[in-house]
Amino acid sequence: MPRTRSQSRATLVDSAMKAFWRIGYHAVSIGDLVRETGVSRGGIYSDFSGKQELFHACLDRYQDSVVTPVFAPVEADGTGIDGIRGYLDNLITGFEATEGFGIGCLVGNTLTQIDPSEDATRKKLEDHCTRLFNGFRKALAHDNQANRVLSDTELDDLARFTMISVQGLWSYSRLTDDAATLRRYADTLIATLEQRLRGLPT
Amino acid sequence: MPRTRSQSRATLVDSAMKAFWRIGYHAVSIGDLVRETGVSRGGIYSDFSGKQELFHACLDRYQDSVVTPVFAPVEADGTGIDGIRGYLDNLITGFEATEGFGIGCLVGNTLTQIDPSEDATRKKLEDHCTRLFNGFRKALAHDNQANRVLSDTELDDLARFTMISVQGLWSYSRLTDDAATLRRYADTLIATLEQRLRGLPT
DNA sequence: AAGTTATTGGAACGATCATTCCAAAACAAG
DNA sequence: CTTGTTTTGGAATGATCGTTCCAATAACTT
Repeated sequence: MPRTRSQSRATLVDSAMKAFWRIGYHAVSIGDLVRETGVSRGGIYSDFSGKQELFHACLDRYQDSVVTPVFAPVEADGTGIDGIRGYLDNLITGFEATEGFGIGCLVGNTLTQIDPSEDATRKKLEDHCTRLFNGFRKALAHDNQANRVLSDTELDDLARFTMISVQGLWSYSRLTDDAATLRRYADTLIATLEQRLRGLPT
Repeated sequence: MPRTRSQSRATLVDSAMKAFWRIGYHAVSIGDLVRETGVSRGGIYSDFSGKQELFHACLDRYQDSVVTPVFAPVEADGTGIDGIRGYLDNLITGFEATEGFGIGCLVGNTLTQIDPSEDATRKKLEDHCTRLFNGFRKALAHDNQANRVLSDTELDDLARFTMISVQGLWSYSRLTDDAATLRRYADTLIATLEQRLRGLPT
């Protein structure tokens, strides 16, 4: 089914992003992208110099159209652990809406697929992780403000812990179709953060 | 440089495993494997029906030659959180010995690269996760025996939390060359487990 | 409507993929 | 050494890869 040009072009990166996300950078072919985006080879190569540049555009779009809508509440001023809880809840609710296994996180998936010497790609992944770290850091710092239980260094550690743990959650979501398992993981993580903000018993 | 037959065959799966591990299932070619294993195409296809069967053999070998040596202490009788701490410490020490970025965990990497409908492959990944879960579960239960702070369900949750968090750690190790960051993550995880076993303040 | 420009779909290309095949080399048995 | 069996290295194969190219078509201008 042919589409109009504006339709095709507007959804090119979106559809390509989903294909890269689900299938993986190396496993997805230009033929797959032509089929799934509805844009011809000529169209793709007139907008992007090649597969890698299109993929980079997809990584950027992933930030805007996937990460930001669900993570912005965590980054907002005045948000604490409740924001993190809501973030995880939203993600798992989204997982429940899909049939079967999850597709994880595009960034986390890409991490294990690219050669780390590809600096441009790796930088985009690092930026994503830094973004998550900063968001979590800010939210944790908000709830730490009252009692000052944690030092700055401890806040750093806990924020990085949260960021990396969430990556593990999305990795694992590709292996299970059971949302309850993911939810228990999220609950455990949130309980852990709350406990740390209350202070370690001596 | 030619090798004797027995040498080649003994190291075929080992070398192939490392190539799959570092480069990824789809990105590694038979030509790569020929070069890195020192076994010719004929040799590879006389022992294995194809790339996938060789890969499955690599996943099995990964369990025996990589996971078991470092994880058996966690699975041993009489081991508690100390075993988990030693396990993480060994892994990070190994990471420090390598130059530059890590290569993560073969299972975790594969998770994001295969189509979940490939049942045979997915089952091997599930088995790995179950193994880690059971090992962590047993170690946590050991330390829970004294005060019975956690219920069976809570032990399940904490063991799964540990398993998934460790997957996140290995995912992230592909993005950093700084062992200290990984070590802080491990310390935070261990502190979390110890705190949970001490009980949540009410 | 006619002429000009922009975009399309898909054929074509060289490279590389996983896999097959086989003559030559290495080995074992007498 | 001779014969028979295994194993080897790499050429050959068909499929598919990312990329290029262009005649045909759509869109825009006047």
